[in-house]
Amino acid sequence: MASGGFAADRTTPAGLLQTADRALLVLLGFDRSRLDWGVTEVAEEFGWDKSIAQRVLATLAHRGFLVTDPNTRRYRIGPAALHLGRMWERSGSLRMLVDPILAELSTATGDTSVLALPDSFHMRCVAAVDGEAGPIRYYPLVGELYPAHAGATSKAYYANVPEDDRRRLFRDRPMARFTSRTVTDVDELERDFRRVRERGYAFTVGEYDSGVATLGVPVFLRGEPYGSLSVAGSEQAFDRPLDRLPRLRRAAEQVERRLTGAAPGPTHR
Amino acid sequence: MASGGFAADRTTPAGLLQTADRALLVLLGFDRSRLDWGVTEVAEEFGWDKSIAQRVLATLAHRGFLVTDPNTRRYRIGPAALHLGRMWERSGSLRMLVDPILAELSTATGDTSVLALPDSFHMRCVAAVDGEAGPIRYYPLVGELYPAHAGATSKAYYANVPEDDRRRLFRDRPMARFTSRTVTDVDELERDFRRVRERGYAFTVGEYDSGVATLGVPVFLRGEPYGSLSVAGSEQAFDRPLDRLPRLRRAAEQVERRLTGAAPGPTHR
DNA sequence: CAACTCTTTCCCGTTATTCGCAACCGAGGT
DNA sequence: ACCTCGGTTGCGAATAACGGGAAAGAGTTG
Repeated sequence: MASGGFAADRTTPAGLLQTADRALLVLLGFDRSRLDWGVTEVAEEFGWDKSIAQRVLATLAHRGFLVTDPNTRRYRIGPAALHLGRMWERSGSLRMLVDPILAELSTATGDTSVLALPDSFHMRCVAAVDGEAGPIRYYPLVGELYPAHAGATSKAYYANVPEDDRRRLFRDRPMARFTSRTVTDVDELERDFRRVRERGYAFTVGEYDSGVATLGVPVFLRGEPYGSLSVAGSEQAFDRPLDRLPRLRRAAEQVERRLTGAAPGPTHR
Repeated sequence: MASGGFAADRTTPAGLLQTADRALLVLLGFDRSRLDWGVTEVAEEFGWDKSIAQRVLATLAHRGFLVTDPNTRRYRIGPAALHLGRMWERSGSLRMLVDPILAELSTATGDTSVLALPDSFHMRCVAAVDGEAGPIRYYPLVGELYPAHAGATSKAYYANVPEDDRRRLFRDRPMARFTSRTVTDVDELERDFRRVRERGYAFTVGEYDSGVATLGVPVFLRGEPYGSLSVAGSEQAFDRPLDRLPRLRRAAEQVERRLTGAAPGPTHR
């Protein structure tokens, strides 16, 4: 099945440029299930004449968005995609897209909301909204790094990376102890990860900051773990942590939708 | 100055689609120096009518390649760029583009050539060509991880990341000792990095595998460190390591050119 | 609160670009 | 040598894009 994201509707709305739109549609057609395309394949897939497909592909290749293997004459994603990916990271668009979601989550729960992405064996906070209690710290939350082995923010993500990769990552890694509740044993940690993965959420109390409770869920992108969304507050406020889970899940799905362009519709997974 | 990469020539060659090409040109216009654009700015920059710029931007936004802040009405890179970036990583295009360069380097020097990219406090070999001595190992080189603190492959890269980031990365990190020559002291390592950065290359002997000498240079992408290119061989073969430096440098520049689309022209930096 | 400016968006006749058919090519296979 | 399959090229017809201008918002100033 083709990606149901930004490429869901293949018709170009009035007032937009059909030819440009087709090129973008082709670009989005490069998916995990289709890493390379040939001219005829594109023509058939989109119902175009071969000559159209040929010209679209050639144009994309001309600007480096695709590269063509001269032998097989098939097209793959090109280095311009690398540039775009790097630009995305520093564009600040992510915050722009998710800040409203985090804000709604924070006002609804009263907690601090955090969206975090993996970054060299840590989780980096890339967006955050303070809870009603207000910020307790004097540094901005965005940009902060959390260790991979402590706290629900990290656990919600790392629990969902393939076990082999995780084992390799955590092997021979010293686990710093931050509080008395920090888990520093590899095997115990792995058991934690299993549990988190089965349940679909992570809940930790004082593993990184004592007195702070955190509830986290993974954020997936096209089936792959991408980051985690979490809410944190004082230990006392989280006496019934699972009450927050539905809201948190819904917010995570909204984030996923914003990033994949999936049409806002009935919830599914 | 505009990016002199894939967007160097703003005219569309015959046989290609002008409208699609314009959209791609706009996408490439989102640069480190220009994170967001308005309709009028695009029109002026490219010498188009405002209505054209408006339609191009709207089309790009429609497919998620751009997002628009409803308040400022300015456009930024959108989540489709995130998707493209991830696709690039798994497309295998990188190997396709650099393998010929590595092959030429290996036949010229007789060494094993390796292109490596940083990956969670390691360097990951993403492309490699064995030297004339042939492979000594029984596992594929591509995919292998090198620790950040040992060997020229890692040092050539990490020497060029900003000092603050590097210090943060290396702090509280235990340095495994692989051979008697592995540098495990943070301060000594930092001195190494300084020297490597000043000289523009790293040369190590037996820091990771004893008996193996490695010469590495950084690979930059639009002024930022991206990875490293290195040649490795037996310690005896590297009695005059600097003889290889010009070839290695030239190969690194070729890699950079393939990835940025800079026109093959006179060397500059 | 109204007038002004700046920018974006919409509209529509004209024109240049794209379409799509068909022929051509080149590589592999029979 | 022939056939088949996928890719490329040429060209007239049709259509999608262009671009001038008008209208609509948003923000600012008097």
